[in-house]
Amino acid sequence: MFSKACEYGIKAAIFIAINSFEGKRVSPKEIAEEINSPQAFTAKILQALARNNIVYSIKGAHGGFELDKKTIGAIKLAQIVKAIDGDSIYNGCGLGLQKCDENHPCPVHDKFKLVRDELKFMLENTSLEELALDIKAGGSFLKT
Amino acid sequence: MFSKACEYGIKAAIFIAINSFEGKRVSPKEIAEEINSPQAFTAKILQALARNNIVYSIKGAHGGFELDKKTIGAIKLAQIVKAIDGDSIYNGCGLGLQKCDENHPCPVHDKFKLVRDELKFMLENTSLEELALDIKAGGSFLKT
DNA sequence: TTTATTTCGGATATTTTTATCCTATTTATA
DNA sequence: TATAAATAGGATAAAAATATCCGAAATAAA
Repeated sequence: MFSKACEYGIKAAIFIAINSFEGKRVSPKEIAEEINSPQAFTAKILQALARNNIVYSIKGAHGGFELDKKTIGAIKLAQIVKAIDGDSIYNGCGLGLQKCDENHPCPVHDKFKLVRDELKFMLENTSLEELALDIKAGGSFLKT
Repeated sequence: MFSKACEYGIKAAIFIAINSFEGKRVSPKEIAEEINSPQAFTAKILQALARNNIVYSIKGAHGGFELDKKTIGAIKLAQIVKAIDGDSIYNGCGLGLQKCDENHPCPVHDKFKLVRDELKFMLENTSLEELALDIKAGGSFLKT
């Protein structure tokens, strides 16, 4: 469904959110340990999230990654997925046709649209805040 | 969402179904042309479908791929997806956690389940027959 | 200003997916 | 039985995704 890069990106963002609520910055090393991902690869993904202004990176000593506590609730999964996997999940044809729309649909166009709309709704209506709070409350986990 | 191999597999199966309704066998060459896919790669996927008894392959002169006209209605997309991409789409965690269930869920477990169940329902309730008939009626297309 | 710490980003390596090529095997038919 | 037409399948290649490495740049603090 999502690429590995995207999975890591979502989990990393959630972990950064958790820590930002407590005013703490985190390093790629900590993040990778906490979400069980390869460190250098995760660092690349964090760069992409930073370039897209989804997370903030502070270089130099005592640096790290953080989020603005006040905007964590406004960040939706859709932004992260789009920043890393692009918008093929929204626009791409389920069977890979280059041109696939109402006027020239692939065989599963309508049926696939239902699924994709559900996914889209989920991504656009799920915030980092709720996911981070759920983890803090012990309701969900980032690894194992 | 699906791998290229799976996209080709679905489209190939639909094309074989269309032709089987007319009692015609088709070759990997014809199939690849009709679904706009690489021929040799498509042939590999057809082998996989044949091994899974989803399509029938007849070797030798006048051979080709065909389907039993009477069972085309019973073949669901789910079988094809499972034969090619396995069942990760059903069982895999949305964020890649090795262990992800009700007792140890990832942060998007419940939300993701809704999407996946919708996809699963769609795959399990869509037959090759209806897709093939829709194409014959000009309601959908296999390429471009 | 120097040093230690930390992200940035280019280069490279590995793995997986996608794609191609060629020969073997099967089969209908002349 | 010989031949032509087809799929089967192993070997290989190319491309994309995943992963690693290392020096450059930035920054806080001594």
